[in-house]
Amino acid sequence: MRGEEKYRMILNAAKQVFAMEGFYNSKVSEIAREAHVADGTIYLYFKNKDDILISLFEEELTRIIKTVKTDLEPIEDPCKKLIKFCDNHLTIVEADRALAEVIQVELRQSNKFMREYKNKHFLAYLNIIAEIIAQGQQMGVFRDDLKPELCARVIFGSLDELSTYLVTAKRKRFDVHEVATMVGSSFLNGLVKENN
Amino acid sequence: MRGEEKYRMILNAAKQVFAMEGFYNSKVSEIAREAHVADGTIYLYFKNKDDILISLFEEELTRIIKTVKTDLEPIEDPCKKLIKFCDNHLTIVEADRALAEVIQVELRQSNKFMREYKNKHFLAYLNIIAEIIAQGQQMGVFRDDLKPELCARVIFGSLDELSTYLVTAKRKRFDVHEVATMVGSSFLNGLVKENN
DNA sequence: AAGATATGAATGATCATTCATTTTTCCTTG
DNA sequence: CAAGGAAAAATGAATGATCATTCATATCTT
Repeated sequence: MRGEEKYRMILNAAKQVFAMEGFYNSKVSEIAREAHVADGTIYLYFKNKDDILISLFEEELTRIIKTVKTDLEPIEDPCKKLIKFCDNHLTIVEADRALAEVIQVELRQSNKFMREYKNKHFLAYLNIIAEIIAQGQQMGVFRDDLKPELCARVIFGSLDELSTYLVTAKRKRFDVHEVATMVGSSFLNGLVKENN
Repeated sequence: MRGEEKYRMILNAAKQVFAMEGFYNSKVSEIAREAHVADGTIYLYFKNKDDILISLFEEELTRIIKTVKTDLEPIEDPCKKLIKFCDNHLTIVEADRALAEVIQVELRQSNKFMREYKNKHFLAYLNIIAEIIAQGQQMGVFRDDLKPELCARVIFGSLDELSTYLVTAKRKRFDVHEVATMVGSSFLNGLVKENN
């Protein structure tokens, strides 16, 4: 097995374990077991336990941001763009619940060490929303009195909370696209100029 | 000093320490120091470290929910009610940042032990929003096609994320009432029937 | 066979929790 | 009202459990 491959296996195992137990309740030895690797091996690929979490963030968020940007690129209409963004977010969550769990919990953790890493990517993600809003304003489609920066927070917060719910809800199986459209258009009716 | 008083002092110290360090990085001895109390004393008032966090939740959330309900009670108009709710939420956060920090981080923690406790109160809080929506629908003011349950999540998520932002933002000092009105009315324009 | 990888038992650091001892409270009674 | 003493409350040093991390040894690879 190549080194790169083993690196991924460990990160993947870590994702599952972190999602299940939370970072502080996860044992390195459990990640090792899950990855079919000896405890010591992990330290050939990562500096320490913190580094595993940081690397997980780096990898996953870089990937997500790249994908989302590519997906949104060709869409002109800011309304459609926003709905697509919502759809994307919820789809990602739906597809990889462990990732969603890790991001949600750890995004809030306030350690100095995480702050630095989470912020860089998190702000990049928020910025995608803010740019959609700003673009819509320039095109005269969105109200001018709303701060794109604040809107981005509001929208991200909604999606994030909704994710927790959709992921947790045992009973009903929601149709992600349906919910995304609903939420997106619900925002839009608050955002679009009334005189349009 | 009476027992009840010491209990509060410890909880208060814990709130500060948890907010600063996060639950898992907080040391019981540090809470003790902050509370001007010996390590062992804490165990006369709490079963263990987990119990401190749980008690903190119980106390604070019970208080908040009671206050919010009382505040909202006399307001008839669902629109005004919703704006008032937003205002309340952000005001609480503004007034007690340590509490906000603790709730935000720990609300996401996925330990079995917290799940149980957080859910009871958290759902009660969400329910306040859902009831405002449902009431508005009954009164024919809000669109009927939106699930109050989902709306509650969306609105809570927004406020929660906004809180993080307002609390963290070093630079600008936001006027809470202004932001609350903005966010609330921004929701409303997406909620209120267009033909009104 | 030499270098690269991997192993997992042993180490040591970090706290949560306990409990033998001390201090405070407050009631009794001379 | 003061002394005494028993119960309640508080103390903090000692204990022990829990892992993250290391490293001497083993196993692969070429």
